[in-house]
Amino acid sequence: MFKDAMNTLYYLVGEGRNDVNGYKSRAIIRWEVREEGVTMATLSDVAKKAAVSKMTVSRVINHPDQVSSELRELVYAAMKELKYVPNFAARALVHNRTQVIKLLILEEMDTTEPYYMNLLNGIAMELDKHHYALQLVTRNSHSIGDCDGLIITGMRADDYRQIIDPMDRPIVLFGQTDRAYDFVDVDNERGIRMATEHVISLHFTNILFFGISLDEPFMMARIRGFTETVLHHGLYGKVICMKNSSRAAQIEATKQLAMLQGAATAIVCASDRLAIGVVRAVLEMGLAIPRDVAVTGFDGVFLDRVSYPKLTTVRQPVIEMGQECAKMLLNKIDLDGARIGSRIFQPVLIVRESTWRP
Amino acid sequence: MFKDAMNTLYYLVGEGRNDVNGYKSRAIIRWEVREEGVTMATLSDVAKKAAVSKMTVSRVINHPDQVSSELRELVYAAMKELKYVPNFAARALVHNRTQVIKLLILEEMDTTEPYYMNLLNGIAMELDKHHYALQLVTRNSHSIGDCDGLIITGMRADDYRQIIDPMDRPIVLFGQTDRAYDFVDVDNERGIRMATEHVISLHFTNILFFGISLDEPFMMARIRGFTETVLHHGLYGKVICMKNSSRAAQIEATKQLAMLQGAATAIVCASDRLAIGVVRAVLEMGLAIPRDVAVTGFDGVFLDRVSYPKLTTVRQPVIEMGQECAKMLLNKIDLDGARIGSRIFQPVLIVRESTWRP
DNA sequence: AGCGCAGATGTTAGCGGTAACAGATTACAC
DNA sequence: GTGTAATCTGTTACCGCTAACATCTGCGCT
Repeated sequence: MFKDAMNTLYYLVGEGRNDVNGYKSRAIIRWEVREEGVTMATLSDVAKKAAVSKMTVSRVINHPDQVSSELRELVYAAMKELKYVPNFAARALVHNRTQVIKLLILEEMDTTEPYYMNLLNGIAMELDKHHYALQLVTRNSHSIGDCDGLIITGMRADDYRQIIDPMDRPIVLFGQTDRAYDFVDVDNERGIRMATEHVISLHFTNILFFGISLDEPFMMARIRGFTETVLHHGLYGKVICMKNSSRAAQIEATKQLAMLQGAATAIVCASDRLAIGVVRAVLEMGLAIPRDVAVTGFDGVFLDRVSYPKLTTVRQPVIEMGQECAKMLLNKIDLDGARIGSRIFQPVLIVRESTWRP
Repeated sequence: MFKDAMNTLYYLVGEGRNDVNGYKSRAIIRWEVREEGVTMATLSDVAKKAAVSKMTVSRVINHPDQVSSELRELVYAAMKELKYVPNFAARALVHNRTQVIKLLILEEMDTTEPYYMNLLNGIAMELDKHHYALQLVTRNSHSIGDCDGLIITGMRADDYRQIIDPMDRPIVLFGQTDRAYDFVDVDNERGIRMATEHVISLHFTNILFFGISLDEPFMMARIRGFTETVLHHGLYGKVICMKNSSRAAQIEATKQLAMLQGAATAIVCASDRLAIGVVRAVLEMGLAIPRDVAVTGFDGVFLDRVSYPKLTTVRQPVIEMGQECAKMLLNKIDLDGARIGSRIFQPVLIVRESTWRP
């Protein structure tokens, strides 16, 4: 292989394999001219270089066990030398695939909310590895264009009949469900149990739970985690639900703490957003964190760290969960949409200033 | 068109166009059976239905002016009836395109940073419209796989020679540059000028600027915006640069405010992150915002709103800027990589509790 | 009539890959 | 030696679409 003055590469290629194993050689050498760097190597190029058919190269990529190790090595060498990269558009065309996965977000989403950012990131990273594109769709746009599968989040009871059940594509849900769908979620009950045990271990006896007023499985699980833990310790616990906003939590916390007249209190929150509102209320009332009031959040994505004092929180491995969604879905697609079971991640309690000072 | 008991659709299709304009008719009617909903309509299907060749349908899509209005309408009707959606993989294959755009982030990115989340969102939304996929790459991975073009952000002086100049694909930079590249940015100088003018109009006379210690055009512009405005009003202004972290800002603010011994002070920050640190310092010193100290941030993406008190900030239309990046790049690709000029967005001053109380 | 011409439409080939089949070679049993 | 299955490899056709070329039509001109 050498360059001429015109910066053109000359490749030596054989039209047949050279003498191997004593079989008759069918090698007829000829020269081929190729522009440098302008075009990417194709399967054909590799085939020529390795002196095999396109099909053999294709097989080396997709079913390597069907090819003799001898030719396989030849092909690998050729691919390496030509820096071969498969063309995914062509493969998609043959398989009648779109290489598009849709992420359908059914709840109202704040795109700036880091929780979703991380989920998205996890999904996108994983899809990318397999050369799938991610398309963000909503309640209104979900039927525009074709796709190979969907990840759906934020579904409410009504959505099953109207949107999810009629889908004729593989689906993975982000968020637990009692229906016959594969899903990925965190162990919500256990997460809140950990947070509640934590504040109990700090000797708080007045314990409140601030929940989100949604009749969804994940909230039910979190409430259950709280009530069962409190009961188990023979303590008094109060559950208050509100919309997931720091302002709502601030107002509610102010009210509840006033009623408790300064008695040491722990507030276990169902989200970091709520916890931030509680922190504000506490500081505004001139109480001390964590001496007078201990606060725990849930999610552990960004908000816990920008809070001051920093929040003790139940961290969900959101990025990893996103990746798992993608993996499961691609797997499902390969398996023609068969059920493959769900995956529940274990949350981690992160202890910080809002409950504990060294 | 009607269904039979097997839920199969029968379409009536003509093998030739019916008598038009008095030309001899070549219509031979026959029946065709088609499964419902299983396969998507292709260009061929549309061609058959409209009784024209595939090429005519293709032309209606890509060069409608080359087709007589008569046939065009026929084709449109057929496409509509069959709910035709073009197959982008096939088109990409013909045009030797990958339909992939890479977003190359050269600075260290905190994946949780909402700023990037929004940028990404804007880019992804726009690319999606044109059926392009977004691939996130870094300094290490930028050369993996092929793409049709790149959006690059966070570049430093060294990067041009090593990474950017050698690229043989169309590029749009996110962030201003003095080199011969197309870019998208916000008017940094004007943004800081607005913030500075604002605190001056509130009668602050001690004014500090907290910058980020990076020798990049955007920082230079922000510093310039500050110094020129302060000078213009014949005031004293001090510029302090540090790394972009709330903790650094908190430490620096504590030091500076102690030196000023409680004199009313305004601190103009080069990012919301810095501003949040300043707010913490002020509260911890027992000073009042905005009475004793006024604080302004920059970016206006999420952080300004989770701060308490909420930050006055210079908002960049980050999502829109992301969209513009994508639009410019796709345009450039169509134009075979020609220069197309840059786009500078105007920032907006959002006044909130950190400088002004009604 | 015969010519060139322009515009509308059809035909062909091929983008890069793979499934399905066909052909070649070997191994082994009888 | 022959039949037969197992294993490997090549050939063909096609996925959906479009560029380039070929064909056809009617028109105006000499």
